[in-house]
Amino acid sequence: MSPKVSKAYKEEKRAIILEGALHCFTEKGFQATTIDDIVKHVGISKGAIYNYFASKEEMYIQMADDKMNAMLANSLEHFKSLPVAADQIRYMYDRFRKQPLAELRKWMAFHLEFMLYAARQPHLITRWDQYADKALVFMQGIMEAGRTSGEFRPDLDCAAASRLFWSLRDGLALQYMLSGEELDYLQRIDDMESMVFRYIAG
Amino acid sequence: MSPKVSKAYKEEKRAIILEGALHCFTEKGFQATTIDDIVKHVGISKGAIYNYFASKEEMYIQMADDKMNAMLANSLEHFKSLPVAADQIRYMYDRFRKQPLAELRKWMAFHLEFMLYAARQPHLITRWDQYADKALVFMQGIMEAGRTSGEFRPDLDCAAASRLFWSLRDGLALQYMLSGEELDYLQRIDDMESMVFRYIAG
Amino acid sequence: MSPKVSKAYKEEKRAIILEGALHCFTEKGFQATTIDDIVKHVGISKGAIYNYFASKEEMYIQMADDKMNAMLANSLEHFKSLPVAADQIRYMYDRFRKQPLAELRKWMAFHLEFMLYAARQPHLITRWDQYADKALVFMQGIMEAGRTSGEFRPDLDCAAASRLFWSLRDGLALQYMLSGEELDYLQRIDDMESMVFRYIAG
Amino acid sequence: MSPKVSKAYKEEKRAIILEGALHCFTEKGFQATTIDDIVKHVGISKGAIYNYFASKEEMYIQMADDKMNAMLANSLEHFKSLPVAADQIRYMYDRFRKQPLAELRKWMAFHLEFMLYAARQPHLITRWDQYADKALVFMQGIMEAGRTSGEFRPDLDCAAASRLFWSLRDGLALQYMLSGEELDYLQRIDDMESMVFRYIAG
DNA sequence: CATGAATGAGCTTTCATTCAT
DNA sequence: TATGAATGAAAGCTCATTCAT
Repeated sequence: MSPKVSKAYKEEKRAIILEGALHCFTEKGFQATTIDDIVKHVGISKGAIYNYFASKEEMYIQMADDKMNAMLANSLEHFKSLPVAADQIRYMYDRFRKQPLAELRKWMAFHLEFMLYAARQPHLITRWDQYADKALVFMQGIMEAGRTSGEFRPDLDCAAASRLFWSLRDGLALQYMLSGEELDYLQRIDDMESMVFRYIAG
Repeated sequence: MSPKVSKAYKEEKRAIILEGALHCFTEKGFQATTIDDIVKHVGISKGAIYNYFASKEEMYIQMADDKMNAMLANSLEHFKSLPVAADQIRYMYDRFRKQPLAELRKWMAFHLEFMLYAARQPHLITRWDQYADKALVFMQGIMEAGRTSGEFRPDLDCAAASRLFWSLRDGLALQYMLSGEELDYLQRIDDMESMVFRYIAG
Repeated sequence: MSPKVSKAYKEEKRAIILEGALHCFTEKGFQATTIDDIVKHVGISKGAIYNYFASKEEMYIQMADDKMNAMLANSLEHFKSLPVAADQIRYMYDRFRKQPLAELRKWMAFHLEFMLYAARQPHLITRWDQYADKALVFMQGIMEAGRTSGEFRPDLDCAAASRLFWSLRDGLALQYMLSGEELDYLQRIDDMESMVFRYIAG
Repeated sequence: MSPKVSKAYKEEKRAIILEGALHCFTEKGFQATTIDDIVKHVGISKGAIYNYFASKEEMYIQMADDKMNAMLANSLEHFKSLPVAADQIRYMYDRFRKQPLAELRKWMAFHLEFMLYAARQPHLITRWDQYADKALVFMQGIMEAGRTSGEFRPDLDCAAASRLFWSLRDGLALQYMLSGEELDYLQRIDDMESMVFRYIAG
């Protein structure tokens, strides 16, 4: 009766487009990427894209959304088997360590560019703040659990520590983007990890 | 054979244009800034700009050049009255501290955007590396002087320390851009300063 | 050999689509109305529409056709019980009077827009003339009947009078569209009616 | 020192573009006319048009503006040598009579289409009302002058008469567009003129 | 040197129509 | 027949750059 096509099909196609678009955005940047670039890379027609996304900017936004949500969902999934807060934080660092550096570089470029872009589009500033908040609240939750369970020191300012955690991560990634030295990067993750634990430990 | 206008006149005009362009670039971003924006802000004609710069990109590049050179020149100027290496480094931190935060934010945005832009333009990658190198060598020179004079520890890896210095600075500024907390920023500069001195001290 | 669905079903569906399309056309205009607008308003699929009409333009044309035929059919129906020509003409005026002004405005917009559209599409000019002719002949028929029966003056130029009748009607509706004064409108219908009767009366 | 180009040059070019655009608009209609059509017809580059008009719609609006203003200016110019109000009104009719019918048809098409278009664009409704008002006030002024001078009857409702004047004109032009009979048209102008004078005469 | 009108390739987005399911 | 995802040719508009004056 219909090519009404399964919801899964649409979801998959949306993902394919997003993947292709992400490739282009990280390769050339958001502003420099044209719809034709994406179309060519995904192997789809120009019009089809607009069946899935209202605009080029919307693709960009949803990409950031997806990225954030995937990170949270993935983490929460693993946390089921990690009841100890400290282990949860260690898991986060493992993720950083295991992330292929080429990937990191791409994501970092995406992250920075989106930040710069969103900061200048009044209608996106709120959205950006929401992302930051989500990540912040997420880590804050872990730390509060650790404080309650007695793993971390009782006077820990969880909000501040959470902010610190992400700031360090961003600073680290930025340094990597700037210097490009891969060995250093891994060493610095270790340093950062120990620094954070020294800060929050009981 | 003599030029129609003095070299000084040209130089001054060039500076005026660059200043206006910088304002626009930091305000709206490089790609989003149009020549018309600059023209309007500088109060000059569109054609005139092309007497001073071959292209919009060229303005961007020269701006980064000037910024870097100004920083170095300004520092070297002050260093004449600061024979002690440690004082020279302290002077660098004072500059960070004194820089108005709004300014910093603009410069950071400019810095990041240019980095992202340059990283994607093959013909700019080399140039970008030159900037990084200039800054690196500059700080490395200070540290070597300090090591020679006995201020710093004799086994100091000056190249690594220099790299660390700038990475920390960038990480810090990025954190500020992300969090926007002004008080934290100043506190962190202090932390960073003491961290560096602990690392290099004899 | 037999159709899968009854002819009545198709006819009904066709009418439903046309009704929805008409709503859209009068609301937004022909060119500004998209197939999606119609689809949304009718609650049918995009493909289905093309089972009933070959193109958007075809819908427009058939709509004008239907409108004209409905007007004639409706009139002829009533005329069965109105053997006197003058009564038939009075009936036409009553229809004008009873038509809700909002409706009139919509129809007038549709009428004008179709006229403008048809006048510029070579393949529609003939068709438009046919409409005009149908209406003309219709009224001419009434008048000739009245002349034959002695109701109207024997030297009446029925063709000219018919043309006058419709021109006045259009002029009146246009005036209403322009001025928007509702009270005036009803008064002017009366004036127009008496004017016409004075012209055709014996 | 400059191709700053005389104001007259710009004004002239603007007029040339407008003229070409008008040609296209009357030929194909506003919505069906593309910028490329205009560009081709005027012999100018696409971008150049946007130095003179902010958008296609803006051209349309200014065209209506110009048309209205030209009519008023031209009339006022001639009225200097026509102190008698009745003569001024007669002059208006002469203008109708002298206007080439092909021209009239084009203008009428433009007039109707603009009306339909403006009526559906919320931001243009006000503007349209202003045009109507300008014309209304203009004619009302003439009539008031005639009433004051005793040419017209002292109890004349000048506002109503002015409205009547323009409605009749529009109705007449519409009839012409519909019927296309040229001889009739001229005859009807005479009828209309006498009808109006009978209405306003003392 | 200064001016700013002109250029036109290139951009994002729209939408009537098709066709595999 | 019904569906709606896919198509792709336009469309309106932008803007870095050029060049006649």
